Order: sequence, then C-alpha cells, then structure tokens
Amino acid sequence: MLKSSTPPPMPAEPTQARRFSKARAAQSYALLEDYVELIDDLLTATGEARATDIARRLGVSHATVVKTIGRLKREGLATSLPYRGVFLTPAGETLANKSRARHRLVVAVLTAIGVPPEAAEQDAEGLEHHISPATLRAFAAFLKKQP
Amino acid sequence: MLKSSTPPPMPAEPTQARRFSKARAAQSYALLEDYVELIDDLLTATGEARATDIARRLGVSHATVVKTIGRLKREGLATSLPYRGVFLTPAGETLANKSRARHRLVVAVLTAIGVPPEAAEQDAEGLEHHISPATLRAFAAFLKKQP
DNA sequence: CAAAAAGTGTAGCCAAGGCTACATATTGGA
DNA sequence: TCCAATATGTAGCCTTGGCTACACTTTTTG
Ligand SMILES: [Mn+2]
Ligand SMILES: [Mn+2]
Ligand SMILES: [Mn+2]
Ligand SMILES: [Mn+2]
Repeated sequence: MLKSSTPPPMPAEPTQARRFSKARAAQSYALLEDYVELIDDLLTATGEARATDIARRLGVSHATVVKTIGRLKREGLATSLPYRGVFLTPAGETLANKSRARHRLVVAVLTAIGVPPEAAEQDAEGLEHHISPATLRAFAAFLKKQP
Repeated sequence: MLKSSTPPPMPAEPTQARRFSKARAAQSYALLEDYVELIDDLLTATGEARATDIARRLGVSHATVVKTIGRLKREGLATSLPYRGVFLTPAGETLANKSRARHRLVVAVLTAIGVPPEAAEQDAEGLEHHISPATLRAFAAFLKKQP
C-alpha cells in the first residue's frame, strides 16, 4: 500500500496562522535578497552597480530601482552616492553571499531531483526566499549523499 | 573532484529579466491560491467559509479578508452573499484542487529529501507558489521512484 | 424576547512595489 | 569643446495587502 490514503487534517488555527505569517515575512524580505545578490554580482563583474543596469536585469523601470535602493539604504544593506551607483555595506555583502549560496544550492537540489535546467533556474528565483535554515541543511546533506 | 568549482556566469539580461518577471507574476497569484485552498478546506470541513474563520486561519484581520474576497470575486474564483460566507466558483474549485495537490506534493518531496516535518510544512506554504508544471512533474517522478 | 456577543461591512489610513513623465546631471563623440 | 545621448533623480499615480475604527446585522443566551 502506498503511503497515506487519508488526507492530512487541517492544521490547528494558531499553527496555520503562524505558518502563513512567516511566509508573508519571508516574502517581504525576498526583494532585498534579490537586490543585494544582483548588486554584488554586478560589482564583482564590472566594478559598479548602476540603477539602469539593475533595472535592465530585473525587468523593471529605473525609477522602481531607485526607490528600492532607498529601502536598501534605510535597512542598512547598501550605500550610494548621487550619480555614482550603489555599494553594499558589510551587512549587505553578508546577505548577498548567503543569498547566492542558497540560490545555488536550491538550483543544485532541483537539478539533482530531475528538474530540467531552465525550470530549475526559473523556479529557484522564487523558491529560494522560502527556504528555512533547517531545509537548507537538509538540502546540503541530500546533495552530499547523492551518487 | 566535486561538481562545479567555477561559479556559473551571470545570465544574459533578457533571460534574467524574464525569470524575475515570472517570479513576480507567480507571487501576485500566491494569495489567491492560498485563499481558495483554505476556503475549500473550510467548506469541506464545516460546510461554510466565514470571513472570520479565514482571518483566524491566515492570521490577518477580518477586514483584510473581506477585501481579498472582493478580489477573488473580481477574478471569478468565488462568490459571496452578505452575511452568508464565501463559496467557490467552478474555476475556484479547480484552482483549490490544483493548489492542494501541489501543496501536498511539495511537502512530500521535502520530507523525502530529509527536511524535518514542521520545516517542510512551513516552507511549503511559501515555496508551493513558485513550482512550475515541469518541476511538479519532476517532483512526482522523483517520489514515485523513491524507496 | 431583549440584550449581549459575535460576525460582517465599510471607510480611511499606511507601506511596498510597480508605473510614466519630466527635470537634471553626466558622459561620449563629432 | 559642446551637444546629444545616456543615466539619474523626483514627483505623482496606481494596486495590493496590511491595519484600526466604527456601524450595522445576525446569532446566542439569560
Ligand atoms: Mn537569487
Ligand atoms: Mn529570487
Ligand atoms: Mn497551500
Ligand atoms: Mn501558500
């Protein structure tokens, strides 16, 4: 007999509310993670991260990017000088490195499971922001013991 | 030697922009998926889905729920009668069933990989909305050939 | 059956994250 | 050099998805 024929019961209210809450919190942080990762990539590749480049990469308008850079600065993740691009604070760099490592691990796991490469890259862009540390550890362990 | 010592190159601009775009689109649909899934669960379990119950389950205010129900109605996923709760249209039921099946499959895969149960449930709540059909198929295939 | 409690609806506020339009600054090429 | 192209900044608008406050309806209960 295959696992589970009876559907799982609905979770208790406070549990379910807590899960949704955390998912909302993760989502509200997602954009910042993508930005610092991208900014760090641009800084490494070209030495600078300009609003226009970021906008092109993200597929949004430069005005949107400028506004979000404001949020990055408010949250202590980036600095910028007028007409001189964006830079990451130490906190920003730390977050960028964590985000990049997690992004790659997610892609690797999806691929190992048999997800086609482009789908893995596509889905990872959204998935990555909802991977808890516990899941991240499980992913790393899973990859290590892969054939 | 372990796989990949050189970091992957940054994707070309249009590719990366398309990925981010799709991830944003998926996110904008996420709330609707959670709502119809939850409404369908409540209808099945208790015969009705009231705004207050939904609010308690989601951990938001009832006013927020009422407003979102408006969006569900605009998008043709639900109907409601004043002071008489919410119901799903056929389109809403279809989406609810798809969402629930996907949700369960995601949890099953995470668990199979070795993610602890509560982390699997927690992360799935956010992850599920970024699983493409291709990834879904790969997940199903992966589970089937598991020991 | 009336009063209290619970549920629902509505208004108005906020922040995030999109956009366009336009003004200003910088940069590169003739 | 200076003018055109490019980049940047700013303003104002929109939708989504949160919230509180308050009014109204329905249900429960003494
Ligand atoms: Mn990423
Ligand atoms: Mn991402
Ligand atoms: Mn779900
Ligand atoms: Mn969800």
